[in-house]
Amino acid sequence: MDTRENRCRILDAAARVYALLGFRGATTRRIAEAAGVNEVTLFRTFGSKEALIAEALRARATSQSAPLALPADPQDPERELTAWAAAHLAELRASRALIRQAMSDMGERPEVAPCVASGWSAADAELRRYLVRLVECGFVDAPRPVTGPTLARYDDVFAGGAMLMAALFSDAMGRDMMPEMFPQPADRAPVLYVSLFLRAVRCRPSREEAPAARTGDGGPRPRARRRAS
Amino acid sequence: MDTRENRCRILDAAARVYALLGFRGATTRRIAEAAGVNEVTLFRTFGSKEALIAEALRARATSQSAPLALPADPQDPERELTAWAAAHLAELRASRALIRQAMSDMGERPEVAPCVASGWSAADAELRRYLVRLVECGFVDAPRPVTGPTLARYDDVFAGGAMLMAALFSDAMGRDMMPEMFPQPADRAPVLYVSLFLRAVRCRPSREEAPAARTGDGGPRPRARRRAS
DNA sequence: CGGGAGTGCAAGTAAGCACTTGCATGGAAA
DNA sequence: TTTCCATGCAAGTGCTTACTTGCACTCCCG
Repeated sequence: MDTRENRCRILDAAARVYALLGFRGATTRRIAEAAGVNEVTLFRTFGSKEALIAEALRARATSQSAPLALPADPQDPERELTAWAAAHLAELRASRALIRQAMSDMGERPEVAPCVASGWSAADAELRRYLVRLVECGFVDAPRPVTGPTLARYDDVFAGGAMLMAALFSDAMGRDMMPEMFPQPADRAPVLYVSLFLRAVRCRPSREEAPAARTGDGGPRPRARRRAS
Repeated sequence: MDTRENRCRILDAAARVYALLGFRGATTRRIAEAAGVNEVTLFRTFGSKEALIAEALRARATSQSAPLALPADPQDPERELTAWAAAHLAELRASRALIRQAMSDMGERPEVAPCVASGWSAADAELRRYLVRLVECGFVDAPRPVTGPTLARYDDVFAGGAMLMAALFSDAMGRDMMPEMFPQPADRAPVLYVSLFLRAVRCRPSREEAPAARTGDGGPRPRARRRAS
């Protein structure tokens, strides 16, 4: 029996029991049972229940797999984003109980939240990078501001992205609580949210209309071509 | 000291302590202290801690104030929805801790969720009614389906409404957990979410432009006239 | 082979927790 | 005035909980 493997098993069990029953409900007896070890081993290995759960959640954040990557070169935003959104939603659903516990623990244990939300944060960053690419490939109009910070250019499309993330989060967290508020079938939700998002940011549907943006910084010239064709 | 008033005070205290510390953390000692009564009074009045908290949450659902009403006759959807969204968001924020506890308790105590989400549900219904009015007043296009249920006409605008609700929910629940995911200032959030929503559903901005829709599909408006004469 | 590390088992400790019981007090109603 | 009801106080009960301690066993390494 490898000690490191045992240690990992305890950490995993702690995170699981915490997700199910919260901090107080995650008794050391329950954790030990879930890990298949003797209760005293928890204390020998981690010192205290508090330390064990804290480390379990940190370990989880560290081992969290990176979010599905979005293409470096956008070709079909709707298809790409739908697949991505579906993957992100699945991840949120898989982590739902844990996220919920962390949220309820915000008052007493605020340090838990970052551990639990790291995947969420990474997905948000990935989406933002993709949205920048959408703008720069001409799928989405985002005129450069005459004054102000350069990134203000993306404020609008970022806000739309935030709304898409919000919809996915809300669907994952709220659907079983309030089923009537999510009438669309669960497996159709990403399609719908992405569709609405693309409309909100006025995204062009395909690359055929996007190449015109390469000729320059965008503006009147690409539009003129679109009228011609 | 009025007995009924005492009873209400205990119920209120129970809901508050539950919101702060969850079911297990809401010890009868803490509830009694928060209510300013003796611990034994809780048992004399409610029989058990479980019954007390259940009743406290039911009482809260019953006493929940109705959501801000949206106008029966839409005039300026952006303004109207923004005010409404701001009110709803404020309500969600005020109830945040309680909602979070209820969510984390979904596994062990699923009956808690409906008590906590009743305000949310009412707001959702109110928004849907308003969206129907937007469609029927010509602010939003929603062609009647040739076949299928009549309500399928509103699926798209309802989906957008769901996304708006999701954004508000997510903002209320997630902003303090993940501040970098909500870069827009908190007080600007409703404006932004509503703006995006209106774009997603292609809502006309004002009543002046609504009559132009008549020349479009020539659907509901001409019929309305015939009925009038 | 001996020693050390890791672990299980069992018993135990001190505190916490939901809840009970007995007595006393105050206020309201008959 | 008496009685009843609601409530407080204090002590208590039995169980749970995080954690400790002592002993024993197994495995691995030098």
